Amino acid sequence: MVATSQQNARETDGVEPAAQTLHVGELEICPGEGLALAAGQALMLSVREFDLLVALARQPGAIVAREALYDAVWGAPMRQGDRSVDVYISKLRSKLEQAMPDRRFIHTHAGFGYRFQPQPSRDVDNGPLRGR
Amino acid sequence: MVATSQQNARETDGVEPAAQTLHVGELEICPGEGLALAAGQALMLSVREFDLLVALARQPGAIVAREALYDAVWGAPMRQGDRSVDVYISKLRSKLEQAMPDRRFIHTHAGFGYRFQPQPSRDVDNGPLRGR
DNA sequence: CGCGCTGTGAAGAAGGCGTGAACGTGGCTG
DNA sequence: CAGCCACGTTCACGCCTTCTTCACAGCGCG
Repeated sequence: MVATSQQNARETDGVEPAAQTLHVGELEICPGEGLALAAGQALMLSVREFDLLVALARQPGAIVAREALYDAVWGAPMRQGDRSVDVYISKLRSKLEQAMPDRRFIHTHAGFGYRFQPQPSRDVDNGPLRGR
Repeated sequence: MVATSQQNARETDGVEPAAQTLHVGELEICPGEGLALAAGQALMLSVREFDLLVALARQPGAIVAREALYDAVWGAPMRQGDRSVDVYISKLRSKLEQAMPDRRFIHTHAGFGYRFQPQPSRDVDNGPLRGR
């Protein structure tokens, strides 16, 4: 599992070093190795899951559109109606939560995309629309 | 669907594209991303709420008529009697206040429209502007 | 006091999203 | 070579968010 990602060219990546170790919260990700550590514990991720995690973790706090994620992970433009990203977001969430039950990393912005951020201190997530 | 961008063909300079990050008070808005930060914290806004916020924040201090807001967000002329703008103003206020309790951003100018400005807690400066 | 304007909760409809499951494929093992 | 298994993709169902509209309440002014 998790052999590698498809584009490992860490040399000519322009602005940012692509294959550098990423630290987001208590997550540690080595894009070049396909290794992700959650609080020191290795996550068992498939290639798609890992690439998706990397694509998200590269821009912590930013909202990334499905199309952008698909393009980053699948390397092709997303066909309309394709739910692959959603499915893998779900799988990723599941494994992240399993490893770190009290943290939330992936936040949904309906109509926009997903945002990767470790545990917003005050979670404003849809407050006033919940209990009615 | 997710496009959400309104027609802002207002590039005064080649250097300043429309989708640049907006800063108004402690608010930070990225029109292209659907991301709005209140004091560094990400707001959970729907597409309509976000577009409305952008439409307002583009002209800080100016009174923007309902018709103009509707046109900017909905992309169509507002039908008479439509209260959609009011409803979403209310929702926006609610979320902004939840994130920044001590600030007021959206000010009502009865008979004219809404004004977006960080802190003038007193609207005394506009008292007798009623007749038409 | 009546009227126009605004704030806001609620209800119903529509659409987006979460997720289990089925299906197909390729690699590994015996 | 046959069987097993992990992975990726697609489908389908149901919940939840979002959008729209309605209704009622509060407020300032003539």
